[in-house]
Amino acid sequence: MTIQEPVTARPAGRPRSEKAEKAIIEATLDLIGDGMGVAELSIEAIASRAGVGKTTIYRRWSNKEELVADALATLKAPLPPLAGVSVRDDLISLLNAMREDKDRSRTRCVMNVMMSDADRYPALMERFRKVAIEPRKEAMREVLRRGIGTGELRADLDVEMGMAILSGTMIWYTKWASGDLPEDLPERIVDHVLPGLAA
Amino acid sequence: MTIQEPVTARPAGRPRSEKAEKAIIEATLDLIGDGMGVAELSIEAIASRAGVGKTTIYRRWSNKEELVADALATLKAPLPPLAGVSVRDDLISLLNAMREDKDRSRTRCVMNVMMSDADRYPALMERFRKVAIEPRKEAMREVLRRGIGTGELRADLDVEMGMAILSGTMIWYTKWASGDLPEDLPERIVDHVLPGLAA
DNA sequence: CCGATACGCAACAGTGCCGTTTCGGAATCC
DNA sequence: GGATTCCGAAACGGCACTGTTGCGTATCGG
Repeated sequence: MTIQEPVTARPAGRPRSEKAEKAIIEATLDLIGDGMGVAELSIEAIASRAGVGKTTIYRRWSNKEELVADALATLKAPLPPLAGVSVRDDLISLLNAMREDKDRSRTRCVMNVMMSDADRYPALMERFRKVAIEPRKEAMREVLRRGIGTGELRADLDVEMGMAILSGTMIWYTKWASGDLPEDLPERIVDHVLPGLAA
Repeated sequence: MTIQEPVTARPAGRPRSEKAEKAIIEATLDLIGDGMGVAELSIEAIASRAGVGKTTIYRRWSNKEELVADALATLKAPLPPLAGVSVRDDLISLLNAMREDKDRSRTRCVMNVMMSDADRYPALMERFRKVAIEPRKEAMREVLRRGIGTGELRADLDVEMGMAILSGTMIWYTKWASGDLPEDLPERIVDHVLPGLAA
């Protein structure tokens, strides 16, 4: 009796097209990136944009929410490498990563979704938070903690508060500043905030 | 020849019901407050919720955008009275006003709309910005400017930056903190930020 | 009381999306 | 070659909303 290895076990018939799968996810992210809320996303629009039959979508995902969850999950967070020399430099690097993200319409509008649809799709957002948000928050926390350790920052610093101040300020500019963000904005933010957090 | 005063000149027939008008605007705000985006708002839903015929709506507003614009415009910004004693106290008052707004679902979700629909309804948002956002921003600017004058704050302080830091931090907590915001949050924010802005 | 207008209600055809099914063709395994 | 599964395209009935229209009623000025 030969036992078929379950990993290699291929179901007979034509295999699913990887290309179609990627096209569907790309189309989903494109539409979200164009300013669509999750509620307004239509499967038909996704299928049309992906050049794919609706059938092909329903064969893989049972509903819109699961598709969006998978799509968002593919947005990995490529954190910038941190020099680790000074707290100031590292914080500027982190904020600069946020600034550059603004130009990528996908990332920007994913933030919109996070803000406005978070209440309606809690499971979705929880998943996205784990994949994309938490790593960035943790990176900043780590920088702040290290700063406390080296004495660059106040020993009694509230790390969460420091993160809220820096990220919140950057997001404020991202959402409400007119036009592009100046290149030296992260530097200016850090230089206005850091004195309050320093030892 | 008696000239009818144009102010008193009443168009013949049954006058429009103020009650209906208020009910429509209330219903609109309620729906937005329940997490609806502008795009998903349906005239039918508004009419149904207001206990009003669709006709009555279309008789007053030619489309959804104008209705929403009028509805948002009714949200006046009741700024807190500022004691004017110290910069610290005034800033805490302003942030506390934002904190209390969070509980009012309307105000909270109006913020959602501001964030996510700003790109799609620029005229709408411009109008709302003037009515609700700018007065608050101006109030905070004024407090910071006065602080510079009294020497409480650095003479070279970037007022816009100071505003971005304080408001941005508060919004960060408003959007992403779990549960209610602690009562002393404004105080803690100001105490973490102010040392960096002080002389 | 009359004319005018607004009211709430119900119905209309038009549109878009839903999730499903059917179709001819293509890819892969046995 | 035959079985099987996936492909894209098209069409289905159903539902929700659109903006418009006509109905009978309510409320005003003259």
